[in-house]
Amino acid sequence: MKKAKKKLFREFIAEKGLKSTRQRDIILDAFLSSDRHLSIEELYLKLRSKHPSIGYATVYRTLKLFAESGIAREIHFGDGQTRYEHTGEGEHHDHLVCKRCGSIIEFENEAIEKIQDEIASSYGFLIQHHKLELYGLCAKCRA
Amino acid sequence: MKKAKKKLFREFIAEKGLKSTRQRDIILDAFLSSDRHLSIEELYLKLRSKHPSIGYATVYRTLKLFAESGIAREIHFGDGQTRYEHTGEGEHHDHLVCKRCGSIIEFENEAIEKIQDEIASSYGFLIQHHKLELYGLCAKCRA
DNA sequence: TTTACTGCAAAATTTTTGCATTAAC
DNA sequence: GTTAATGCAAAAATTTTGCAGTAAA
Repeated sequence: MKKAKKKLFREFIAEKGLKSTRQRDIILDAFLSSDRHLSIEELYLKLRSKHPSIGYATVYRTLKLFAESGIAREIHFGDGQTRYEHTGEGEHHDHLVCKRCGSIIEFENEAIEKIQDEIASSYGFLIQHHKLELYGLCAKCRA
Repeated sequence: MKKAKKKLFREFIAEKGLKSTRQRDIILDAFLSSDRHLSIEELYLKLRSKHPSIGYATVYRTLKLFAESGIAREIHFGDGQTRYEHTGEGEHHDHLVCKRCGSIIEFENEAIEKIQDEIASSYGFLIQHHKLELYGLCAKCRA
């Protein structure tokens, strides 16, 4: 899992003629061993204790690179922070976002994906990716 | 349609003990007679020619108020700008967003909404609203 | 009159960039 | 040696707030 991602990223780097650096390795490790849906700042803070010399800009640029390489994906939950999540291997998942406690539940549903494809083709639209988020209250917060 | 929204907003204002002002009327008119999916800045610029004295902060605060009142909804397409769209009367619509030309197609699909409800209830989750966006290339841009 | 609203400018956030230095190839 | 990456600090871009003056109730 992690290895596959690392390999993908290494290939991406090589293909683009970019360089493999200590920082990128560290950031990738931290990213892969994190919760999903990390904001740049969260990742930066997480790193800072062990690697105080890594700058915010490097984290920022590296996450962009992860997204370009396909091992991460930008998400926006509307709280004014860009987050990055791990991409699954091909599959896509969607989110239930609790407006009270902020917890995030992931789910996948083939039926929805299928309907999406139908909708898109009825408009002649080619889907590259999608985003489905359900906002409300989680079971705990309803109590 | 527009009248209904205006009425709703007037009621909201009254109920909350807020005040009805010239600026709010102007901004509401401009908002209602605009394309959907307007960013704060776009609305501000649109207003500026006719009403140069209206400040950005007023537009900003008024749009927040529209969202609170239920006649508008915040949306984030991930381009770093908060946008506001008209809320339909009860119904919700989703978006096809073209990554090349930026055009936005709206659609509604009951089947998807139904599945969403099923998913939510399987997690004990209470949906307040949702967001579904399909990103890719529109028919024109595929050519 | 009292209370909320406006407009301005300033502050806070978040994202992005320039550039000299450092490290990878 | 070249070229790209880093880290810093500064710039942009957006969102948010404080406050004195203004307007609605």
